[in-house]
Amino acid sequence: MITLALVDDHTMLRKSMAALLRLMGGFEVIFQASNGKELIEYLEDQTWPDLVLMDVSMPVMSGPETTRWLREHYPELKVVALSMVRSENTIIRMMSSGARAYLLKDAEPEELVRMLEEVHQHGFAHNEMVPSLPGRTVSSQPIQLSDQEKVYMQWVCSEKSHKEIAELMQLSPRTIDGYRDSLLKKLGVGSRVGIVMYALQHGIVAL
Amino acid sequence: MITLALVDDHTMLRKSMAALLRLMGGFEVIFQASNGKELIEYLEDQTWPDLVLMDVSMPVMSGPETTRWLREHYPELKVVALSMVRSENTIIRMMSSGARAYLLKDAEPEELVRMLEEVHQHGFAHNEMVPSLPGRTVSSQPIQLSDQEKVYMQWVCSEKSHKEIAELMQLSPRTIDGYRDSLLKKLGVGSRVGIVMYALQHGIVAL
DNA sequence: AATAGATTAGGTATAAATACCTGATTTTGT
DNA sequence: ACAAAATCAGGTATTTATACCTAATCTATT
Repeated sequence: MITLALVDDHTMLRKSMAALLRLMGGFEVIFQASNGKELIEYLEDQTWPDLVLMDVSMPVMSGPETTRWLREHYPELKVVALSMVRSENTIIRMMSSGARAYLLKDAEPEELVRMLEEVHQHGFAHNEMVPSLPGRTVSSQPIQLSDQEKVYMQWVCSEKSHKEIAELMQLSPRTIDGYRDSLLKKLGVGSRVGIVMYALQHGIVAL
Repeated sequence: MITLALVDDHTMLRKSMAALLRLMGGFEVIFQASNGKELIEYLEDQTWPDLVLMDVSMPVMSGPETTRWLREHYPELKVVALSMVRSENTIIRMMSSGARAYLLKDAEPEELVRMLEEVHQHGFAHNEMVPSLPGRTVSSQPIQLSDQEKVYMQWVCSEKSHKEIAELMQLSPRTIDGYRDSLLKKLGVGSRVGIVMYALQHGIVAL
């Protein structure tokens, strides 16, 4: 019997998958969390699961963020990424953060079971998504965003102009410009739309 | 025993919810589809389910689109919307397309069961999401987008400028400006970011 | 053949976003 | 207490985006 923790912000998916894994047999979901922070708090004084099935985009603490934290503090704990998107960027981010495998929410339950068993036995799993990333050197250090930059990202996904954002954040429009300049550089994108897409794809801002 | 059809593009969620509903008892999932078109094709020569649990954003044929088609052709068939987003716009679009209830993927399984039973019995269900829409007259006719506008929407979610988009679409930059102007008006948004958010929230462009 | 509607595209003016500077103040680590 | 780093904000120039015109061309319908 393999024990699992499920981490995903959609209650319905989480509880459903727990039901599915129960029916398929061989797995026991011993904990569910709706974001990374809840998982970390749980791990402090409870028995660990064999595997963590982790969503990518979640509020409060995202998948990559949480996976990196786990690699730092509990390196033996095995994380399997569960994601909606095929985006190469997302795959790289999860895998370079320490995930052992990357599974799509599009996948069949049989694929899920196969992958969980494989990771449990060997510590990693072969799958089609991951090796499609060639020699590209992965920028393994995560992008660090300041609190203000995160607040700005929330507004940048709205129709508000920088002047309006400045009023809302009680700062000079120039400062807001500065946040944009800094994010364009940090995220490696070329326009406000690029920031918006980054924020959404990485779960920093909810759709 | 209430029979159900599940329509959602994420296999994992679909099959998991089928497992969940089986465990909770009282429901039988007799058909699953990954988009509206599959459901419609199925209905042509099969027995109907009591209820359809329908995702909003799906490829090929979306939730609102499918729900409208069902209201036209099989008005007795009851649709319950299942969505990731709280966006007022999305709620309005599903409900005015003929959905009997609107449920979040964040909800608890108990809430799901309650709502399914209620819709099955009374044809509608009370929930907190929907009545939060006051007197606002709902523009019940869906927003019609031309093919070119849809192509443009794909590019507008990238970092490309209108000059670049014009080259890609083999048209004058002025024409691209025209698409933007038209979409800003049609969608009722005020900037390019507004168009991006609309496209993503409505599944016109994939994240 | 005439009308309506959609598509494409030009003109012009203003507002917003981007790029790359600079420096003052505040926080943080040691 | 000191140095390093982050935060906030001003200057300036260029590029994009937005708003609101007009009009030629094509298509479908009556």
